[in-house]
Amino acid sequence: MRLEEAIKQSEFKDSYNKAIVNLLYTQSYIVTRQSSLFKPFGISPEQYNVLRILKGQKGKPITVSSIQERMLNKMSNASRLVEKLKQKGMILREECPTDRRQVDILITEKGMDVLNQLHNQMYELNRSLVQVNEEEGDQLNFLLDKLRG
Amino acid sequence: MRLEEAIKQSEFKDSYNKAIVNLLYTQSYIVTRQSSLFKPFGISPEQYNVLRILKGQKGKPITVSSIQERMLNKMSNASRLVEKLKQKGMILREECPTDRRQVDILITEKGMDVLNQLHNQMYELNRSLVQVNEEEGDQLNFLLDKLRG
DNA sequence: AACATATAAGTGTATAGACACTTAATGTAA
DNA sequence: TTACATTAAGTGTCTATACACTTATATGTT
Repeated sequence: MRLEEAIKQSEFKDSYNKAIVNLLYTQSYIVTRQSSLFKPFGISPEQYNVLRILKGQKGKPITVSSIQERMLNKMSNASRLVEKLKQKGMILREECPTDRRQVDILITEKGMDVLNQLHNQMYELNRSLVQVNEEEGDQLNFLLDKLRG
Repeated sequence: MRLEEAIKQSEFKDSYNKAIVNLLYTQSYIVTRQSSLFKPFGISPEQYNVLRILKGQKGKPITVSSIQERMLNKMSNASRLVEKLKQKGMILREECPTDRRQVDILITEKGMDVLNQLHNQMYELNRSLVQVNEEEGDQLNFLLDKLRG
């Protein structure tokens, strides 16, 4: 659906303003659809983001602030997200031996199991959510990177 | 900054998955920067969205559910956003004469004044946030619309 | 060592998103 | 008209964002 129909706005000042609105709308469109995939596992999109970061560590521990740096939303609260995941048994929190201010975070078997179960579903959903061909996908990535300067 | 550096992730499965991640990151990047503009006026990005929808009505009242339909995030709670704006004197809420279930919402002088004061700042910010030329802006809009199918 | 400064993690609080639910008014059909 | 379904708005509750703040530890300077 064209943006104009989706938000019932017929005109935009220019392509820059429209691009901003289009981006904000498209993000919400994507997150809404992804969320339904996470729900059966009792995790949120942000908690999924944390689990993915931990998986990317391939067993190496990572501190809370490093998780924060890697998050899609830099303003989210990694401390609290980590606490939620710990309560679900999906991560481990250990005192860092070299710096007692830091906390080492590791993904558990249970956390990995959730990611593995989600893997194929997420891949298929993302493919179905992005209705452009590979070349256009590359072009979109180029434009988004350029947009942010 | 390239996405890879922004979230310290070196590889993506394919351009589709990267495009999704890029979109989610870019949305957060934009909203974070826009929010600081709204802050002096005591409104949030979502409340700004509601005010813009009301301004677009050009004096014609609009119901809460019609506001909801026009919002960028379809899951946001227009009832509560309207209540917040009413408390600030930026909107009026009137019982609809033809259907007492509905509520007619109108923007006030004060609400219009906030939008007018924000107008130039928002335009400049959006221009500075979107570091692509006009042709690329059009291309981005085309790709986002196509992405959603 | 003593002090100030910086950093890591966590907390408090207001706002918003997600989603199920309630309440009141309207529409529809037996 | 009564009964049932639908719609509009609003509420309750959990989660997350935004942002200021606290606490504990580490570091750097004199």
